[in-house]
Amino acid sequence: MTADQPHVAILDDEPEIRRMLSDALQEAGFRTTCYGRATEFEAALRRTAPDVCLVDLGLPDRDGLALVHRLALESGAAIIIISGRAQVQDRVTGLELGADDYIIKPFDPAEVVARIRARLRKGRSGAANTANSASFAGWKAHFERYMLVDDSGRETSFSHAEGEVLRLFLESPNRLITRAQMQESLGGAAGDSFDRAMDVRISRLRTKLGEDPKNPRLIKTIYGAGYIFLGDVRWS
Amino acid sequence: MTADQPHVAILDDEPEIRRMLSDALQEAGFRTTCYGRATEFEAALRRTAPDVCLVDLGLPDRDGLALVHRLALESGAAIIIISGRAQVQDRVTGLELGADDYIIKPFDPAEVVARIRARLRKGRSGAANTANSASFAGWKAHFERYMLVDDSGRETSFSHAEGEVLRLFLESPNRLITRAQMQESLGGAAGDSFDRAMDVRISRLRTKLGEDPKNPRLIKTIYGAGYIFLGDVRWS
DNA sequence: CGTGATTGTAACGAATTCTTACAAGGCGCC
DNA sequence: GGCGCCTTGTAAGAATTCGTTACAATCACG
Repeated sequence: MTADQPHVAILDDEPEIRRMLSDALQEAGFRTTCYGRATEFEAALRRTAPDVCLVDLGLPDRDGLALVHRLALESGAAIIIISGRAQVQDRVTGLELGADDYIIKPFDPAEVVARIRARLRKGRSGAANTANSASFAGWKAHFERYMLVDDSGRETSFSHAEGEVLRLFLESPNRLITRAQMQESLGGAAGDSFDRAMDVRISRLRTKLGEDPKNPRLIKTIYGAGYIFLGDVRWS
Repeated sequence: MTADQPHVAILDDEPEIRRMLSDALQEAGFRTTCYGRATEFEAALRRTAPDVCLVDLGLPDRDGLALVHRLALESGAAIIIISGRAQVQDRVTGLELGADDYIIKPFDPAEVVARIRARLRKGRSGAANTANSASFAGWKAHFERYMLVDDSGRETSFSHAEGEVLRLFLESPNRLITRAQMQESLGGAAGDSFDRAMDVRISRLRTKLGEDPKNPRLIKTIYGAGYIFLGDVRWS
């Protein structure tokens, strides 16, 4: 989705392991960023959206599972747990909380690479979104016609800029989308004036969707973080 | 989207293993179909398209890896290899050939279920499958919607900061949570001023939960130590 | 009780976000 | 070209969130 080289974020408190993973992944053609603490990692997430997160559960400064859970809800990245805890129960809870894979220490870097590739493969194929209409919450959006159709059949048109935002939301519903991600996806220069434009786009989209400003049901804003689009979306 | 129940195809030559997997998966809410030979399985693929294929590599009538490769190219299903071959090299080639996961025998059915769920989660567009709502004491908290719903159905919204605190409480009810733990979990800098912010967050959360300040029933404060959240919590 | 430490909450203010109004630019049409 | 209509960005003021401060209430302990 993002650049040519997929971006892998590595979160582990042991420098040697970070190093080993980073080397293996870079050799395999990935871009990597390493973090030693959860707080550092979370701060970085506000600026960039990695494609894969490798998370060691045995962090000193944070409950790893809670972090995984939050990541699963808020980030679109594939989440791979690396852990020394080998019990089946540990693996099951890790996966249930939203991890996509669970690798046990000690591990072979080659397998980590293979598992990351497997995750990305799946993501890519799904991201090839050729569909151009989507149903959600009593609406159907037709992107080729720039039209929103009501449950009752009433039509409202939307502009190109509005469509870009709407498509971004509909492609990853029920997930936090940060302003940085929006700027990256829609071609906004990171200039400080563009975020205001984004606000206006969303505001206009909201009114077209008939949102109650006091109590928006579809597009929620997360103060200081971004937006989240709620609802079941079915592309066709 | 397919049906309500995802369909899992099981390909293994040992009847007991087929049986065990099938039972566990059906109990977990999946539809299953079992095959003992690759030819049989391939014939079935022409008629139905399962969501997940569990494939044992040790098949008598066919090279398992070749089958996996074909499946990966031709079918949209998630492919999970089950194998007695535990070498890293086996796993890597299995994954490189297109498998989405690789589970080693002997395995625990619970882990198979968890891994299948993890695969399906990513495929479905937007059906948020990780636990993100919790019931307690006549309330239900929906974290993705930032909403508290009363027993009688009345809704109250809560902010992101309030949600962080509430989630922390609901994730470990009936247990002391120290202020230090809170600061660690929520991204507060350990600065000395942050603890007052925490007080205010909790105060605001209490009023939203309709707590009597004189006699809080849900969020008890333990003087000099921290807080305890009381009640039965059921995540869903 | 009295004292100091801890906690609750109202009030203020900074940062962030929403909305409205206005201007610049594009496009068709006469 | 001149005119109107639509789109889109910018600016300005209102509204919201949330941390900080200040002060009141509460607790522990003598």
